[in-house]
Amino acid sequence: MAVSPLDRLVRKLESITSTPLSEQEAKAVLDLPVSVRKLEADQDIVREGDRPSQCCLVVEGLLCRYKVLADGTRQILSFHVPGDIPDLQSLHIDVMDHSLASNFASTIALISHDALKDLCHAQPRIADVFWRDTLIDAAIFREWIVNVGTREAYGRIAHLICEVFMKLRAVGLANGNSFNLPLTQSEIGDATGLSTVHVNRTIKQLRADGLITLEKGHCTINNLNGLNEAAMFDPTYLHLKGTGKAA
Amino acid sequence: MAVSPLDRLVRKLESITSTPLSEQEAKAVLDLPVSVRKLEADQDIVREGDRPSQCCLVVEGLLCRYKVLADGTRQILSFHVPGDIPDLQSLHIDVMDHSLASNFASTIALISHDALKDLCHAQPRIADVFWRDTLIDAAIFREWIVNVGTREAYGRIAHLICEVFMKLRAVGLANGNSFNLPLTQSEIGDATGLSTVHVNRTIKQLRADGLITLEKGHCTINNLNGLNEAAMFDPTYLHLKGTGKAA
DNA sequence: CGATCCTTTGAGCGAACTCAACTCGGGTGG
DNA sequence: CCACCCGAGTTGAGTTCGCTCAAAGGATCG
Repeated sequence: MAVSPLDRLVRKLESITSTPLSEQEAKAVLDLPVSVRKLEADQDIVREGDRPSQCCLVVEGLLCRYKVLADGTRQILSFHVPGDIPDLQSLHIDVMDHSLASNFASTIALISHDALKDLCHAQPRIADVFWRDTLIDAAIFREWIVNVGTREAYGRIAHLICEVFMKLRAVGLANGNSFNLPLTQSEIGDATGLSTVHVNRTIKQLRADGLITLEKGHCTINNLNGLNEAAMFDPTYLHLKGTGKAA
Repeated sequence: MAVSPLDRLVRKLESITSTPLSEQEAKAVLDLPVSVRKLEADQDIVREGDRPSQCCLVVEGLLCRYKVLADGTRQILSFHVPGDIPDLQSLHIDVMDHSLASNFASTIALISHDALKDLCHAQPRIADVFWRDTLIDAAIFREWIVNVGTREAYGRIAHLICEVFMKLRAVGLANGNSFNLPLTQSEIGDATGLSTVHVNRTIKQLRADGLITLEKGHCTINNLNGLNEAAMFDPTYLHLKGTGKAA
């Protein structure tokens, strides 16, 4: 029962608006011309400095955006689950200031800027939803600043797990409190600004405290309240339809 | 020689696009109905949880966005100089997930969402520039993640100074290598995720190394190359017209 | 001219880092 | 089929960057 690439996108767009797409709008999205590509783990899709002429829709797997500093440190900036268009910003910002890569074997669908611009023109409400999507992106970045700026290791990792879980659940890719999290501890470190060793010790603690099970790319949240509390997690910033205060 | 509030906005918009605004576009911006307000230092403009019906244009002074965690820690998310519209995102995201406040005596101009939406409708290119502005915002957030996630205190503070300097210079508010930076060390700490004490010691070091002079709300960069290097500063992410690789 | 806020400095502490070694599982090739 | 390798996870030991607590100087202001 394979899901079509653009179904994922429709589902994602509907997860971030209060009113569902009209039939016409959904059709316009589903009619986008796409070119599907399979990726192995750790493949770059676009790199810092590139000027892409297409955007990348995640169909399956997990992508991340990252920057590498002069001294070689890597900072992961965001993770992207099916339905996301991580480089939608390239529609209006020509030069990439960061890179986009797969963390895991993934499927993506490439959509040309021209097609997306035509869609925005023809369906202004879709344009607004796209804009809104990039704004939610920004909200997530803000929360990541808070995460690395103020939380200590334990809460930082807990928060990352809460966020990915919520994002996956919003597009129907969580199975109860279980979901795929195909990240190495080193990648978690790059995302949270912690060393691999310290990530390891901290996860050990999270396990010992009965909050999560995390192994072989799969995560189960054993105590959601406890994890939320440890993370000081408030999902408002994700601006999901069903979550919190959004009308 | 007072500058009109909306002149600031026109100037800002032109600083982030390759092609200047047409006469008609500029006029449409200048015709926006605004309500000007003076603020003292440390006044909230909108708070987390609010649903604003207007946006805030910085005319003079300095604003910041911030979040306060359950445990009372404050994380500053961005600083905003004249010409910025820090809460432009509220056009498409109804609930504020953070607060906006003045760091210093400031002047703002409030513009209703309705007026901005009408403008976007009537002048699609302005809408695109607004979108672009929020995307640059997001790019700055990304760089802040890198800042607090990977740089140590010395580079972190250096980077903050480089960024504010570039932003002010882009709108003509730097005087050579000098500019107003009306921030307390505690605010710098909240922005960089450092304690006030450590900010103090680090600034002392930056001074001792001959990189900056920083006192009484005024900053002079004495060695721009040195500061850039200490900060590992690459201005690409600001996506300014005149800077770096943007065409 | 006390009150208050900001800055500065000292001293001790602790969270997270680095370096290093060992384990475990999955591949690959001799 | 086993030997080897490599990447990921785990654990130990010592170090360090930045924190907290504490207190003392300015500066500004009613």
